Amino acid sequence: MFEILHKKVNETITITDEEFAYAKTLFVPKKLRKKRFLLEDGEVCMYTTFVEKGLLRSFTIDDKGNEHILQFGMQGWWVGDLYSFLTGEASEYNIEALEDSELLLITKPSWNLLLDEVPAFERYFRILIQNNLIATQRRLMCTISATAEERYSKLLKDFPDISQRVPQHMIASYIGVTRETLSRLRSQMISGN
Amino acid sequence: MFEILHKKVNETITITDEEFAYAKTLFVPKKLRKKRFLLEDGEVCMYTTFVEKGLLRSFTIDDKGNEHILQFGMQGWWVGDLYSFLTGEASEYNIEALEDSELLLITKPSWNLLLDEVPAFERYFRILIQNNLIATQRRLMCTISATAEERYSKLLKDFPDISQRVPQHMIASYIGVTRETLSRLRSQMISGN
DNA sequence: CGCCGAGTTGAACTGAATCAAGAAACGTGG
DNA sequence: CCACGTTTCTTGATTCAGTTCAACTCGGCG
Repeated sequence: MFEILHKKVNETITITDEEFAYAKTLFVPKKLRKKRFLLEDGEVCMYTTFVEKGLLRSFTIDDKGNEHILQFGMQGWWVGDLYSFLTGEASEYNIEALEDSELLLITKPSWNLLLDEVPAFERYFRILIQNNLIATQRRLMCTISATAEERYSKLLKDFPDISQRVPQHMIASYIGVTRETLSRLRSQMISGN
Repeated sequence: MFEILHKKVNETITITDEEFAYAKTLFVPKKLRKKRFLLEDGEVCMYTTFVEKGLLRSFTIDDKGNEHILQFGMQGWWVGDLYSFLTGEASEYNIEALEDSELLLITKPSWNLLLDEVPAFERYFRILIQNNLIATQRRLMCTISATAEERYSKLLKDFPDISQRVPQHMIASYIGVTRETLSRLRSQMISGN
């Protein structure tokens, strides 16, 4: 159950087996079936979550009922609403399993314990968040400056398997267009390339 | 010269005077005049930089010659291209002073030293980057889902003084519209509100 | 078998970009 | 202190990318 987390952590920092064994005691394993929710908007996000297996999405729903996807959480990634987790305020995000998933949850008290007791984990999370920030900044700049087609091409390049694993309308709400527009883009790209 | 940094660090973590005194030895103070560049695209970002005083912008220029602003760096903020700084690859960003500024630069070796020698700084940067990630995610979701007018209103709410300090066309390239569109938006908002 | 969600396609519409021109504000040098 | 060019901002006309609304197809599943 902890294989992927162990692998990911070891790729980033050096820790002893004892330290990782200690970390293991702080996580709660959880299986989540497809279409089930890890978090619904209005709730407080009580956990930050590592995806051992499966696929999730975190998204908001606007006043017109449209969904906007912040993130797909695949194997080896973390999901959760950081702001709600840290402040205890209600979340505006929903987190839903797109495939049957195996998760490792950690509560805020346990997380704080982990950071205090094992400084290497402080570094692990710093680097993790750092990489996430870089990726999010890239996506933001792309969203500001590129056309729908460019954003779609970039997504396919960054996550080649995503279009097989998730429905097209979710890809549309990730890149910030309607499903109709994405559909037209795809047919153009097939005929024109 | 280190007042603001000291204040900001103390707001986030607890460190001893010796630790901060040590940190001070690792920074290089630098004054940067208005319109001068701290980083130009194509260069490697050699420093991550704290703004003691003044105002900077980091931005890219696309193939059509349009500017896209990632960030305004004001007093108490950090600026730099994290990706280039960490990997040593050429940066795509430009960083320019919008006002005469006083900066504290730290090189990668010094930064690593700081993180290794003073674990509290590892935490400081983790929290700093965490907050930055939350803000960037918010801005991304806003860019995906909101209209130009909503994004402009949000900017004014988040940074009330920005529209006095920077030219309108830069605000336009921050929210991802042309200066003409922003100009029309502003005249609408004045007449209609 | 019938229904429902997912995807496609068409037509009309709209928010924002582009192109173009002029007005106002600014800094710099004489 | 004024004259100059430069940058910034505005306004209008036109174009275009992407939305909206609507109808239809396809595949899966109860």
